[in-house]
Amino acid sequence: MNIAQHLSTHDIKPSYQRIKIYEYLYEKMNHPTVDVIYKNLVGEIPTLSKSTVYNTLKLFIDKGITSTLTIEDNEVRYDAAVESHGHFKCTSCGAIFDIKYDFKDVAMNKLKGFEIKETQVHVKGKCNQCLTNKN
Amino acid sequence: MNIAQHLSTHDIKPSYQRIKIYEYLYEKMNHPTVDVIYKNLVGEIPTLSKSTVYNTLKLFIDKGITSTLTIEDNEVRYDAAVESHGHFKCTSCGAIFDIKYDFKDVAMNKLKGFEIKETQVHVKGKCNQCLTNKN
DNA sequence: TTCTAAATTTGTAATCATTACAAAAATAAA
DNA sequence: TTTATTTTTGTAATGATTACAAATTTAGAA
Ligand SMILES: [Mn+2]
Ligand SMILES: [Mn+2]
Ligand SMILES: [Zn+2]
Ligand SMILES: [Zn+2]
Repeated sequence: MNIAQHLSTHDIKPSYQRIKIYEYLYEKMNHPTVDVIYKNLVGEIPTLSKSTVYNTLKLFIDKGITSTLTIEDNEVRYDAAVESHGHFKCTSCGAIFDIKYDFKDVAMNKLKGFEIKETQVHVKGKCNQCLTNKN
Repeated sequence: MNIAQHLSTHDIKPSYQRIKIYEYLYEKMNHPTVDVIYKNLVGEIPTLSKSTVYNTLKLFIDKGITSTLTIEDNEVRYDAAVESHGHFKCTSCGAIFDIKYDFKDVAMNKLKGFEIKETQVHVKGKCNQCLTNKN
């Protein structure tokens, strides 16, 4: 995918920093925090400011090409995937996995007559690999 | 329910502050933030410190009689209900409703072999009443 | 009851993530 | 090339939470 194109399509001027930040999100798909993004890019962009990371992510969210998840009370994570999907976080190794879910029979009875804009499903536990390795 | 008794049963010495804080959580069931709890109790307990609210909630969580939800990126809310249930927040009036959900067919296929410790379901939108009143 | 030790509460300072904001740099338009 | 606009940057301000030590309260021993 052409990232500059993608940004332009969504009304975002494709500056160098914006391209690099989106590229990181999109290629890693690792649900990073602001700090993780910053630390991973500052090597390649020595002048990068954390403000720019914050500004850029806010813009991406505003234009609908990035979503957030707060699976842990104290850290906001970012995701280039914007379709509705859930997340599993392994409390042992910290890895975050995307999970699909059907919202059809979930809670729908109670929400009759409500207008649903957004749903988040967060699951915590231990992943397959950590269980095998007894971490 | 006898709150002092309930705290004792869970290995928590029922001090005046602890009883009042739990009483607030349990009777209101309004998913308050620390600040909301503090502001609502400081009238009755003029010497109350926000530190005590933080300490007490941490203890409650540790002992398993309180849970947290972070439906909004920047505010942690507390809940005397500890059984697994989801939450709906109305973006118009701010009210938070408990919702039941079945986790059986949600995401289970993907999580085969994983050990699930905790799940959170957050839904945002407009509540029935706000839709009727066109808020 | 009085004394002493332990637990709890309190107030303040430190920390950390995020936001605000204005100056500097880069880009686009004239 | 000027000038205006946009973007980036650095720093200060804010706000929630945590750390920590002093003050207060509670409980137990004498
Ligand atoms: Mn994801
Ligand atoms: Mn609840
Ligand atoms: Zn793991
Ligand atoms: Zn409402």
